[in-house]
Amino acid sequence: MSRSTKTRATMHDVAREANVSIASVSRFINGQTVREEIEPRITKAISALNFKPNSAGRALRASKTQQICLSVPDISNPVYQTITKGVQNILNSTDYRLMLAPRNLSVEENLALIDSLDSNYADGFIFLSLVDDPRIRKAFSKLRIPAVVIGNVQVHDEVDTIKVSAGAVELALTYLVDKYGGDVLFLNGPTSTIPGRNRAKGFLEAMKNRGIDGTKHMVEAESFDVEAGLVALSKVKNISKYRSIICANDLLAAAALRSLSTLKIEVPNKIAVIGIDNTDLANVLSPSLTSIDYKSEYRGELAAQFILDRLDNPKTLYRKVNIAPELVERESA
Amino acid sequence: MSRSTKTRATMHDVAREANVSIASVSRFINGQTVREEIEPRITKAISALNFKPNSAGRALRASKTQQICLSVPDISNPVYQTITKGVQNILNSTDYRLMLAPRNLSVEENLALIDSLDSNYADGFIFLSLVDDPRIRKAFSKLRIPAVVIGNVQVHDEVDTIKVSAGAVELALTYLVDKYGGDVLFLNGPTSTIPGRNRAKGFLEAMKNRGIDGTKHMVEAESFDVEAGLVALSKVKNISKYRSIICANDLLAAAALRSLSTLKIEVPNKIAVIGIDNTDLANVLSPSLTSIDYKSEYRGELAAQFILDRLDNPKTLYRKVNIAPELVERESA
DNA sequence: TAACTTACTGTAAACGTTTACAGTAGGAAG
DNA sequence: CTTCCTACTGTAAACGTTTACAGTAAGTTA
Repeated sequence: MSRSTKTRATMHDVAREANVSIASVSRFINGQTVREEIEPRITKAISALNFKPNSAGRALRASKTQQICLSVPDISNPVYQTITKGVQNILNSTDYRLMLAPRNLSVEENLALIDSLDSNYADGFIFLSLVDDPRIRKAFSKLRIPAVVIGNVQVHDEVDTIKVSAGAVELALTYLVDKYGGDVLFLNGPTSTIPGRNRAKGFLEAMKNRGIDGTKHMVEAESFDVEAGLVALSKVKNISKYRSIICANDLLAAAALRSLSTLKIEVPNKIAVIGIDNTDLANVLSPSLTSIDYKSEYRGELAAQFILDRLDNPKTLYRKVNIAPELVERESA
Repeated sequence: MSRSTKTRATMHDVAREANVSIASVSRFINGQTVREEIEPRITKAISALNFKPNSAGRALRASKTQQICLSVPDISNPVYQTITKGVQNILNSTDYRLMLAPRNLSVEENLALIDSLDSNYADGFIFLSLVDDPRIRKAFSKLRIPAVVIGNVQVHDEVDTIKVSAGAVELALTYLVDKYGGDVLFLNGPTSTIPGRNRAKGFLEAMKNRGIDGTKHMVEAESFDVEAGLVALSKVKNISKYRSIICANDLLAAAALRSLSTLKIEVPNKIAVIGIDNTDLANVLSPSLTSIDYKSEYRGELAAQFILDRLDNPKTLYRKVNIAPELVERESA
């Protein structure tokens, strides 16, 4: 009685109860074959004592924690939620657990996190950073566990990487110009971030190819969220001269839809809007949002799978995947 | 070179390098006072060897993992994202790590999770379940680590709980009836879930108090998401006879906004819409969503704080908190 | 001076697993 | 019969910490 207040049963207890050695118990639990006769004895003892192997003991001895650490900049952002979900999808069918790293926006936060991984609490690391820095690159290269990088942050070569190709803005622009003509505004996020930089570059180049100086048709929000998007748009004078708006992510697109709704400008009849990321948000907004899909959930799944593959076989060749943007048409454009 | 291929430095190495005992190193690291003279020697040795304490060793010996397990039904839902963020807010300033449990919708998934906690991989558990079941209750009561329950799932008394009071629907109804009159539709989620059940009850009672049979003005979506909301609303005949819609969460409210937008019914001029949860979504939608706030981020923070308090002092009295609903007015009503 | 206290120190024993190793029983092969 | 192999077994030594305990040096008190 009141076994639950006593200390937990250990493998020793199981071994004694089943009248076998502790080694046999361990082997049985880990799926190795044991004498047919003793199997039921062990099974019985395990359930009688309600034995569960102790993670710490196992981790210490085997140097395996069965944990994967996922780092995303900010869990408030739908695109990172979607990636997290993808990672979860894969890990859930394994016996790996998911560790969600702290918010990870600044270089310092990234460095602290990467540093902490040296404490051996995770077997693998899925890394996703908005910021780039030589110090991050250096710290990252000293990591002792396999890692997968999602996104275009620059690190050493011995990692699997899942990048997104650059063409999102170009794709959106082509679509909009074809459909509505050349009066396009680009609502970007901060160019201090990697995607902000890349998307600015993409827009300016694509505009240049059409003989237009894009700098005059680009506005930069202070962060990738609705609030900042509203502020940025409020600074655009005479917004109705534009026929369409490309937004650097779906949250900024939501801001655009709200601004336009407030101004009683119909979408897409007067101004069309395109987002980037194709998050759950796209189906939630009204009008529903046409968005450039970078397959976030799939990227999360891929990242988790890459880590699992490498843990399973460290000799796996490093994989460098590029996800091509794909336009998903909905009501807003 | 290739330090990374060598084995990690242990406390023994640090002790040898600093010419002190391993016990002193341990004590120094854990903040106990050591002879003033040896402090710098240890500090120096630690950084020279780049020593980081091994989590597994520490966990095994001290029976503390420094991990908190958070279980939410489904990370796709904004309200759980917000709660997760709240938990993160608090844990980030401690040395506890956040473990995100797998998706947790069915009774079986809940049981498996609770069971797994016996493997000693977490020091505390934050539990949030949509479903209720005697088996869950029983498994939960056998838990060996402190737990906090968010929500109205029924468990034994020796836990801190953070419930939401029942008045959300009543609050919304009063507001809407006052402002727009009594033609109110309630778009509920599945009544197989705890919030679905509670909100149905709340609506029917509140309507009854006004002398109306609410059953005729209630429609149930198959789950708490946009897709299901659209389906459910499409079954409502002659929707325009209503003057307002209460939705059981913000995602269903998003569905309502989309339906109405498709039907060219103006919000709030023709039909007003109120959501429940007041998630980030409320500020993303257009028109922005009037919603009943249950302070999700705060509930997450509170839960994390409760766990930390109890880990710090197991004798802390069990706290039972009720979060009162509060109406946050925006454009949609 | 001796006796006591204070403030630290090092030794060594855990914590609960996994696993190298040596051993054994039983069958097959000669 | 012996020898060899196969298939399993148990013993005991790790893994890297924390911590009870006993010990010691210095300071305080009488």
